[in-house]
Amino acid sequence: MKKHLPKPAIERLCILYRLCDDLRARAVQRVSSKVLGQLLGTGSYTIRKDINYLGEVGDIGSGYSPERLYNRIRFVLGLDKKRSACIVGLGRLGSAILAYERFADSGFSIVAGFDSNINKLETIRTTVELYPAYEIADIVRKKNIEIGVIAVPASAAQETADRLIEGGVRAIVNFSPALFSYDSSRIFVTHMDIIREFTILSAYMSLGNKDTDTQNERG
Amino acid sequence: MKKHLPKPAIERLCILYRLCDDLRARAVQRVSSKVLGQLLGTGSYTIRKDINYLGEVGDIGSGYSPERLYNRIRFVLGLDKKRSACIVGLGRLGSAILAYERFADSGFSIVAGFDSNINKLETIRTTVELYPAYEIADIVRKKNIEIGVIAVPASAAQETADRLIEGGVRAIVNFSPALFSYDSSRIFVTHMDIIREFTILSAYMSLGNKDTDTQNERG
DNA sequence: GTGTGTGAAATTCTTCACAGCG
DNA sequence: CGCTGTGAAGAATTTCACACAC
Repeated sequence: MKKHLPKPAIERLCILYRLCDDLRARAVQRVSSKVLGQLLGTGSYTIRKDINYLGEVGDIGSGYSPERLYNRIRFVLGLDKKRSACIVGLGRLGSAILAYERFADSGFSIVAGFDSNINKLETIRTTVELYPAYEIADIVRKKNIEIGVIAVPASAAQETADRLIEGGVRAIVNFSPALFSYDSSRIFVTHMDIIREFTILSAYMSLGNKDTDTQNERG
Repeated sequence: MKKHLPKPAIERLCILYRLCDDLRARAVQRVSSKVLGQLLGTGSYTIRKDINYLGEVGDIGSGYSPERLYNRIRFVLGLDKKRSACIVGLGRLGSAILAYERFADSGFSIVAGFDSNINKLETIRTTVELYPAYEIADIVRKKNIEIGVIAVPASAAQETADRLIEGGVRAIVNFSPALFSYDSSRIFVTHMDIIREFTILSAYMSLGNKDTDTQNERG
């Protein structure tokens, strides 16, 4: 906590977090930075440095306890906090996200879905409460939703983001290809656009640039 | 071309590429690095540096032509090359990707879908050719597929990756939460896991770390 | 004056290397 | 000895600042 935690380290720690969850579920008692490095596709030093930002967690000479590491990451990164999310746009993708089973034990819960097409709200089978899009700001505020997922067409992305932010979300995951403006000192935004990723991969392929990733083995 | 193109620059250029496509479609004649910077959420100097890696493209004193910039990025990053892709796992998410309209004019085409459940292959309505999962390596090779999308459950991710790589893909987009091992000097891998993104955003929120993103305005 | 191109400075992140514990 | 914790070196990126073109 003391030293500044670099953004790349935060991201790697979030991946490590998931991995430790697996390892402890499989009752693994000890794991070394070397092995973790192979699993994530980085050097052991990166792992040690990252973990070191959390304060001491390992037992010198005999590696880390996945359980302890998991708890430590959870605590330092504040992942114990449950957060509510909503999905805007209930087309194929939005519905797929709504139905994604893995949310169940993720520490996140989807508490609302929105679509501007009122007919859709009645068609979709889900336990999540659905609302028309004009209620976004209201419901987000009322339910204290912190994360908004945008799964609307590009043309509606800016408007959707504005409503979500108006309601008070602190983070947005944008599945649309659109960029939108927002106050970056208040809101966190991540873009998940498969065509963007294809494009980047394609560029890497053309340029022969290796080492796209920070990962490896297992799950 | 000459100087090494940094990975972050490549990624920003891919985003810029899309943006320029929009701008030229809207018949915008000129745009300055300052405006582009606001649109992408970076400083104008970053934009200029990135573009500068492409060789001279701007007209000093009067900005860039979106059309020309688009073409230049396309050329230097090799984005004119059409590439084929396939999806493995035709559950909700896989089918949603299969049906994603935006692939049409993206320069990428989905030429095959795979699932281990043979019944699914008959149920899904699509113009894309579908095959049982055991044919992955074969079809990938036969159709010269360069990009594989993994949309299978975590437990099947490693096996799926192995088959794709065996068939000769050069890049993988992994939607499963699983990490898998591969030779990172030969294959490019990107992970798109919504829960991972939620986790990272949650950590940022807890740590109060600002500036997650490299984006802004429009689409 | 506006706006690009670009070397050089500043910063951030990664990798090394090694002391010291079990 | 294997393995962590960590300062210090090194590399990669970002930011600055200014010359020069329109």
